[in-house]
Amino acid sequence: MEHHHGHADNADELEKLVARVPLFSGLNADEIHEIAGRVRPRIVPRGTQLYGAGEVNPYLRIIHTGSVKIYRLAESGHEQVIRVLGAGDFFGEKALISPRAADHFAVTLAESEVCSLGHDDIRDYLMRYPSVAYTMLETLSARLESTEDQVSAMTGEDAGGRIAAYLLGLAEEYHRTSFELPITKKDVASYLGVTPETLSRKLTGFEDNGLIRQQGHRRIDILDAEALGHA
Amino acid sequence: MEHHHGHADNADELEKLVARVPLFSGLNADEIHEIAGRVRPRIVPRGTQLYGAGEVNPYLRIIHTGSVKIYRLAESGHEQVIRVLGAGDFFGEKALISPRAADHFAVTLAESEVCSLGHDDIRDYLMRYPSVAYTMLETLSARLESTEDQVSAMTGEDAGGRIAAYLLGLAEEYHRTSFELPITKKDVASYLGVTPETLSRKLTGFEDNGLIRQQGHRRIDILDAEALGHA
DNA sequence: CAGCGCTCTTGACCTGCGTCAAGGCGCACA
DNA sequence: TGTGCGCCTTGACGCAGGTCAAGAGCGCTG
Repeated sequence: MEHHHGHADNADELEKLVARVPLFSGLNADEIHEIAGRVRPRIVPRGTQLYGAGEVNPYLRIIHTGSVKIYRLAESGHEQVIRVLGAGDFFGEKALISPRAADHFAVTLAESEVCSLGHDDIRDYLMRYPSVAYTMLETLSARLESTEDQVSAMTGEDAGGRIAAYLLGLAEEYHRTSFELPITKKDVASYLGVTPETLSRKLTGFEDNGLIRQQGHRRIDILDAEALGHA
Repeated sequence: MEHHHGHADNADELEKLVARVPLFSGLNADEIHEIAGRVRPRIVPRGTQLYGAGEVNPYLRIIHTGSVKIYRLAESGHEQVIRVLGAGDFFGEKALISPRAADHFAVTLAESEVCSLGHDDIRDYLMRYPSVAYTMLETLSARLESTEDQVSAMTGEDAGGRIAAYLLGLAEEYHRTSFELPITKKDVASYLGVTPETLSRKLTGFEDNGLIRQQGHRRIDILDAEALGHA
């Protein structure tokens, strides 16, 4: 068996990858086959910028493995992390829907396998396979809700409250109380709309009060979720 | 001619209304006719709550005339205005996509004519008319972008900057430099994530510096858009 | 057209968090 | 297994803007 780049190197492998993508979960084997034929898989190393603000980039990207950070940059240089995506997630859909320059950056946080689907292909699928459009609606709707949550939290809760809610959210997502932050603390701070200094101080405060424990730079144990809930 | 409630009282009128809704702009006359047959039009007075957080409300609402404010309420009682919708806009789509209780409130800001479309009907249209799904994707994508803008602005710009950007945005939307705020200043403040006091002070500051002029409670004239841009 | 209510304004105060600046420490590299 | 770089932490300080409290003016209703 030939290994070109260490990733899925034949049509079968690729079809399996495509079949696992939630966006295509409503499609049958033939349809998956068709899409797999149009897809361009690519392994990208950690820290690669897939595209940046200002670029016109009419591809829908699908993450098979790894993770990607989406962020914006204000003229002031202020970086705002918008979301972090993982296996099965897609991004770049805005370019398909309104063909303007991107307003954000996409960079890999780890070595990742990412597929690209061209503008015309995806438009075609959206029209032919309503389930694809429907799943995309579900996803965008969920993203919209979570972004609205971010806005509410930004004005309704203070820094400590947002940080506590974020940690509890991670715990719920991972189904455990001990976990590693998926991104650096600097990025967590940006995502939550606080400075790294404030994040550090609040976490130390939580630790002093016995609500959490920190190990190394990323590991967090939640010791008292209840109390953290009303922090 | 009979007037039941002062609004569209026959199928013809209703079809014209439906045809003007952007969501259905890709449909032909027969399809419009079908949808018009399923729609429940209703005139609601100003200040009516259409639904609230916690309610399960599986209807897509379409605004023919008037305007509707969408907001959330934190446990603290803090009100966060999420968006304000006008003629041609739809809302309530989240309930269709994931049938959970609403997380927000919808209240009319003026007497409004609003149509409701049931869960099953809309799901059916989404599957049968890809253009409806596509238009909805466009809309959600645009909303997502503007909500992401809100998040960026919340952390990247100070109160004055957000207020200035908001005024300039209104001016652009209305294509003139003199206009009335579409909502009360209290609501503007909530939307921008500041207190009414801060909004008032900043506006007075702008006025003192000759950037704007205020008349009554709602009318704003932008005198120096350029300078307001780097406020 | 008069009265009232609600929105908005203004003032005084104070605190949370951003900013700037300097170490400490863990991780990846050799 | 060192070692250095970048991430993170800690400290001191200042101010933007939130809070509380009162007063003013607009616009709606009768």
